[in-house]
Amino acid sequence: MTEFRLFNTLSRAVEPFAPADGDIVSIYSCGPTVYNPAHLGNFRTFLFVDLLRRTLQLRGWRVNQVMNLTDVDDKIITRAVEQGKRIREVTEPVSEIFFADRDYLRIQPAETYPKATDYIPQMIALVERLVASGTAYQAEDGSVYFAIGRFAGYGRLSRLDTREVRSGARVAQDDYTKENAQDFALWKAAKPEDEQVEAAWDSPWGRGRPGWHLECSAMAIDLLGETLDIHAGGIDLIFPHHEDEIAQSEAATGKQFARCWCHGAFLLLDGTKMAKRLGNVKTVKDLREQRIPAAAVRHLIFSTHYRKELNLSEEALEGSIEAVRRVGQFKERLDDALGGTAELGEAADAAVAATSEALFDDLNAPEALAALFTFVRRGNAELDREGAEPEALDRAREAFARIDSVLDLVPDVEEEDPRLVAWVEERLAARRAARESRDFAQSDAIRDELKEQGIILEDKAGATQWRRAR
RNA sequence: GGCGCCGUAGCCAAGUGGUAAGGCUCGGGACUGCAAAUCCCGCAUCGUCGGUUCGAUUCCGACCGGCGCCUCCA
Repeated sequence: MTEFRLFNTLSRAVEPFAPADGDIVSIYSCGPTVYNPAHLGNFRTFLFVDLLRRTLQLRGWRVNQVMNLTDVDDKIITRAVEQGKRIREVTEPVSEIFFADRDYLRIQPAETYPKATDYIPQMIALVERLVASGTAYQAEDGSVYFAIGRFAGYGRLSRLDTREVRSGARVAQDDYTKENAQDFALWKAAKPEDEQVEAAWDSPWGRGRPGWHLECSAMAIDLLGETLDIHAGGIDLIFPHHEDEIAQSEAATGKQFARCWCHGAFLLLDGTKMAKRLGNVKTVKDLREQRIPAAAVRHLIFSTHYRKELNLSEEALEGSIEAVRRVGQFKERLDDALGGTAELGEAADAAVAATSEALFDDLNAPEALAALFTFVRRGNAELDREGAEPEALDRAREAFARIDSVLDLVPDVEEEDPRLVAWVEERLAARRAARESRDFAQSDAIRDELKEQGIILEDKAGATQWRRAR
């Protein structure tokens, strides 16, 4: 079996990876803050984690993945105050959209989606451990902070020990109660608006709410144990989020928090980071309105290595739509074929070997795609020869299924308006009649008529198939 | 200011110290009544300038260009 290798942000190197217990890989991946529907930048990261978990499964391991839903934070509270709602009334509908978008993109569900607000007791317990060990303190403002100066390893993940804080007024004015400007809040003292939107809980330090970093540590430890195999997220989370998670978790448990840290690069739109505050976001809803197949989105995301920035462009997306159309057609031909050739079997074996090797080498999906398309081209050529070996055909079908179990690139058949279908069928019947009487002028006129309505015909051996042009 | 990433054909994008995978587009051909689909053929010397080397796109340095983190952030 090929060695499985992953880039570990801790070492900044590609390293051999295997789960600690030998069978199940525990993964914690940072999920969405549910105040607004996630955009494609967020989903690039979620698709990267999807690629990771599917590849781990291809390798033969089982996966136990936890993805949190952050359902209490500043932005949610602000939104709730604006709309005169309780935070639940903001977060629940947005969570539903998240799950629907996830399903549309065929992202395999994680095993657990804990909500931060369901883990308040675990978070309080974690803070108590930190206060008891002397790494956390309650400040004058009532909030509890983590003292980074009392945790030796602080900065290891982000290499913060080698950086310095930019000169100038970066430190907020209200930070005067902290020991160190970079100490981060574990537990935030409640403000009146927090109470108003039901975002405050009782604690040993008074009414308050959890800090953002705290929720991930508490839920990860509760659901997956004190040491995770993999902790994944977007590259922007390295600092401070993941750095702080490491600090509070390891200060509390005395154990390594995550064995491997994996971070995905950004999705750019028009050359700049896609971000809500910049206004240059695209959402899954936008894609669906443009009739972009989910498979094409997957293809586009996987066509760039996960650690490299990806610039979303209309042209690239069109290319992916076409690429994925070919994949779907190849799958169809495999399904319909009656036999194969020896060379088809060979192409299938080569494809499985090449895609596995690529994926097991730090999730090199672009290279896996190259191998897939080599299989598609060679496979189509062999299918053109109409071989009669059922065993070779079976091998090809299995190979395709195995590769596609990770990439999942076969586009869905679109549902069409029944009225359109009826009209097309009527025109096709007329065209068939014309062709049977060898009236090709009439036949071509009908085809042009259909083409004007965006319908493309393919005369196959048995019947004429049609599809929508883009 | 500190830390870091990227720059490969019209577009997207792998990769290697020994003369560049794959996809889209484009051109030519086969197949087809004609198309479509499919297949075949063709299409780059790897940002610039130096250096190391028998040999660099791949290593080192400088420069130019683009981007990110350092503050909420996938």
